[in-house]
Amino acid sequence: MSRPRDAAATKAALLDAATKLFGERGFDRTTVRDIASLAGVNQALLFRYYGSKDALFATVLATQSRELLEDSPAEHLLRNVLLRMMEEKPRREDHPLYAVLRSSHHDSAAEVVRRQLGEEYARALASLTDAEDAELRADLVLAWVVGIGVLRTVFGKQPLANADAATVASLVTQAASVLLEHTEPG
Amino acid sequence: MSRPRDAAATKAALLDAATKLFGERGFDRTTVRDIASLAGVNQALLFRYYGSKDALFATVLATQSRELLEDSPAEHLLRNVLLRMMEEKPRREDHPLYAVLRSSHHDSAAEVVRRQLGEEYARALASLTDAEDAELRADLVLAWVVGIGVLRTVFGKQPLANADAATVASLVTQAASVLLEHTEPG
DNA sequence: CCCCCATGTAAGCATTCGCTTACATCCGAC
DNA sequence: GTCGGATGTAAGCGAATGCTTACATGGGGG
Repeated sequence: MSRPRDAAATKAALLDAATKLFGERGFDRTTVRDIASLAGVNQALLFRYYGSKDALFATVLATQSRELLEDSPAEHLLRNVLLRMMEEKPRREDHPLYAVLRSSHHDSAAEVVRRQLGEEYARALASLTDAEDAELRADLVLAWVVGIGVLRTVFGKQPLANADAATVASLVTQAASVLLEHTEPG
Repeated sequence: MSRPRDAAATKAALLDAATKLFGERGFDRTTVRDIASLAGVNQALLFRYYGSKDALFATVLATQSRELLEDSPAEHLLRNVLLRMMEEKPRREDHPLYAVLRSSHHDSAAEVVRRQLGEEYARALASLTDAEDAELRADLVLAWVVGIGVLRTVFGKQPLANADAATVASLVTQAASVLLEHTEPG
């Protein structure tokens, strides 16, 4: 009993399985045996191709965060990220940010939030206002998105989990525009 | 070498240590040995007095959430909880909500968020507006508080961690009043 | 054809974890 | 005083975890 010999496919299967499981359960509650099993792969191959569970997790986060912000110009960033976070069914676990939000203790996760979201995203938002405390205001808006994601996906809060994506995006952008003293187009 | 024989003090020391460690590291990354060691107590006593690690965690959450909302009338709830979440130094880990936010997978944590915050808190907020989707709007405000807490404490985001509490509370209540179509007194 | 290395497998090692058990010791009731 | 339960201690058990090692095997290059 042996897999077809295709290293690339094996690596990809491991990454996909890890993405799904880290997103569902977080880092601590996902075992390398679970990942290998879901991927249909011997667990020794996980270490051959990724070195360690930590390194695999870092790869998952890097892949996800690269995908998250790549195609949103500053003015539509809030709305786009919100829509993206709302659009999936509540329990679709392989969504960007889920692994991060469910693995908050892990150094890699905290680093992604601080670096990727905390700098790039916040900078884009801060550029939308010229208020004195623009940075703080941008972080407050960022906090909102994170909080919505946490309540919806991690804690399964019902009104947010069932809400219409466009309605939420509209309400949030409306209130955020007060903070940013800025009216988003669209 | 033996502790003075005081069961109540031992129970309390275990609860204090557990509160601190669960808040700092979350449920998964806190071991019963760590708790007992910090409390200066033999770990077998943890099981004698609380039954299991899960039960101890549930006790911690129940104690914290009881304290959290006990003295805030509806109109000042948002501002009060915000101030309380902002008022501590960033790394003060035995603050209410921290254990919950750092242990999002645990059933007890999710239940506390849904029941305690998601019902009592959201209901109080929803009472402040008569908009059609009052419940959703209340949850959005709740999400904001949670997001601020997550970014500040779990991820250590700098602008939020250093911000002046009154400034944050003022900005948030200002934007939230747009959502709730309501002006908070004070 | 056959060699050899990339790929895959099976087994297990060392550690840590939650929890239990068996025993020592203190202190109040009588 | 002594007896018995409440309190504290030491040791370790069984399971799970991340990771390693030693071995099988298939398939492409010479």
